[in-house]
Amino acid sequence: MVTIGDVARVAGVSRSTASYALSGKRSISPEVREKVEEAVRSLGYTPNAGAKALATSQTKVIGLLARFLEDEFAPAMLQYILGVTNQARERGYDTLLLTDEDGVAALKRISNSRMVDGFILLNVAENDDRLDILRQAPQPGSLVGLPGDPTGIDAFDLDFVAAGRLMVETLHELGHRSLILVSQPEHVLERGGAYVWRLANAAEQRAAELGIELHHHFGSSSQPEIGRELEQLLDEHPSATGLLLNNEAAAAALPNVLHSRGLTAPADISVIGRYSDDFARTFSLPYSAIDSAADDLGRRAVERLISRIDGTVDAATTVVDLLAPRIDDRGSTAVPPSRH
Amino acid sequence: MVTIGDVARVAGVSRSTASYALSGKRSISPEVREKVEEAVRSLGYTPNAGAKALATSQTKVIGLLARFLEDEFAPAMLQYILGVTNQARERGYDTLLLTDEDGVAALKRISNSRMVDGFILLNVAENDDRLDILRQAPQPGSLVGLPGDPTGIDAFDLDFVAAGRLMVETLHELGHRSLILVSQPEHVLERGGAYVWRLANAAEQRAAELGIELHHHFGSSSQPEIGRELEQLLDEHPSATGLLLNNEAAAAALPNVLHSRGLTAPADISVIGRYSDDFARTFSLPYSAIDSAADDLGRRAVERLISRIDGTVDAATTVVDLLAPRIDDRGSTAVPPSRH
DNA sequence: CTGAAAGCGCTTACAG
DNA sequence: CTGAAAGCGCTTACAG
Repeated sequence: MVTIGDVARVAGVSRSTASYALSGKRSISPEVREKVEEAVRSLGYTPNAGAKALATSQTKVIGLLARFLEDEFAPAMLQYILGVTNQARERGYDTLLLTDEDGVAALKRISNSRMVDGFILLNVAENDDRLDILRQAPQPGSLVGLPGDPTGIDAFDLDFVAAGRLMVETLHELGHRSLILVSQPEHVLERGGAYVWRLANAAEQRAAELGIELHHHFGSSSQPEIGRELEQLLDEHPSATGLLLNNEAAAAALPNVLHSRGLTAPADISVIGRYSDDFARTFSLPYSAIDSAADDLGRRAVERLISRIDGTVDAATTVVDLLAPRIDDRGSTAVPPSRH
Repeated sequence: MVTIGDVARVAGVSRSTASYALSGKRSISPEVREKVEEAVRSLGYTPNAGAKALATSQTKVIGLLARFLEDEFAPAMLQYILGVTNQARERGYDTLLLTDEDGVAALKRISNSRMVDGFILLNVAENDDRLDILRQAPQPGSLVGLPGDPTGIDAFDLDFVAAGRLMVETLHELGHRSLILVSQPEHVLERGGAYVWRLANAAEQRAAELGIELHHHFGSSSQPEIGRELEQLLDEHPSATGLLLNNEAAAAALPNVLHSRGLTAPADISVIGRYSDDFARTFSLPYSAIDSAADDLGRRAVERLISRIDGTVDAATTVVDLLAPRIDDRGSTAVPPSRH
């Protein structure tokens, strides 16, 4: 392989000069710089990553800890992953993708071996056992998802409290007085998906403040169960004019359910979902929805992580960045139908 | 950080002895081995990956070159990625995920920097510009997807020729004599998705051999266009009793199309798709389909790659492994309805 | 503005 | 069965 020694020889300088010419860490005469650069081009030189890492203690790699949970809409994860890898690359970092079942072990292993400069944790749970390891690690980390205790670690998530309120307020303002909220299954919550109750609690509280009805239901995450549950909910609450969906499977099932009942949105019922724009496109869902902003969150987490790696950020100050929810209007909300 | 020097000191041996005790590359007295292992445990020692890579020229990392194309069903990619990362991990490798727009540049960069021991290329096109770079690279590679010229590189793919034949034969045997095949858009083909015509050509040829009708159509990859196209195809070919779908969007749109026409599968029309089992589950598609076997293909590619890295395989012999298609029976095929 | 040398943390011939 | 030493390819004080 071609080394910096080869470059130095071809350029007729010492290895240190070649190194400095490339890093720009000390001033180099233009002629020498040109000779070095020419040598690099002609030889096709690229620094050996391992040697560089050993010498600098910087790998220019970030570790991405994904966590694939049953009953979760796996494809959604891809958007987070792409946000992270693309932003990392733009900033000169590559991404080591860790999909180990045992996230704690993976974190320990990679951290100890100094394979990466920092970590991004995806799908962070309310009580995530990876956080303690991360706090001990010599490398910094950024979370995508808000844990119960984010002390000492930067965290990025959608503001699910604001999302719950926004959904209710939007329909209330249009005149709706009875709503149904379909959440993800309770076991998502049990294994740490606190965002589910954050949204639901906020929605219920806001509905109470506004003096309107909100029927909350934990739905299944699979077909055809969720379809049947939706049917049943609509049967049970005939006066409900608005449907809030914090459940991807429910959103995917709804078109058929409405169709079979001869209902259309928003003429007969208003609908607001909470899922990614990408999901909406894939399933061609015609419902207004609060975007998960997966790509954006992944990018923010990386941006902050790199600032921390670079030390361009106060080490003692940690941020919790909750993205304000925004409804992508697809025209599925309107004033409720007048009852005759 | 804790180094092998620390381990050696605590164990009361030399660094080389500590190293050999851990690698097992020469015989070590049981007592010494035990002392070293104890030191490793108490210190929580893990070798520095960069130093190890520098000394051994082995990184224990494989590079995964993903390629995200417009209009392709991105979530499907996740299954390949998971197959690769999981299999790699089982064999002691980590995975560097490369999502660079410019795959050629990424390949050069990573190869030259010696960050990985080998490459997996996903979504390989008929005329993939990454292949020449890979052939020059010092690291071996495995392809997922069959290019026009796989010379010198191991390739893994579903056997799309067999898949096309199988779809036609299956319905022919049930008594169908007029079929519709919906492929992915032509531009998928133009940018190198040769599997589209491989399947279509094989299906057409087999239909001709069997003396039955096959209407071939390149469908859109998005809603609601593909839904309208399906409507039109059914209108144009009222005598068709079988529908073959090599187009994910078409499969996702079909339930609504059939429903709106008052048709059910397989009573009125038989359907066979070609998409991943995961896709079927996500969209709860009730159609029998040839699985993409993404996970399996990813795993095979990794397995072969690692054998090549380890040199446990004849360096001069290259394989093209085409997975035999298999229909996951979801009950959407039957004898054609009798016409009165 | 440039060079010779030490050091990063490993592995592995070489010597005993 | 074990140890002292060289070397992997970089970077970066140190010295001029």
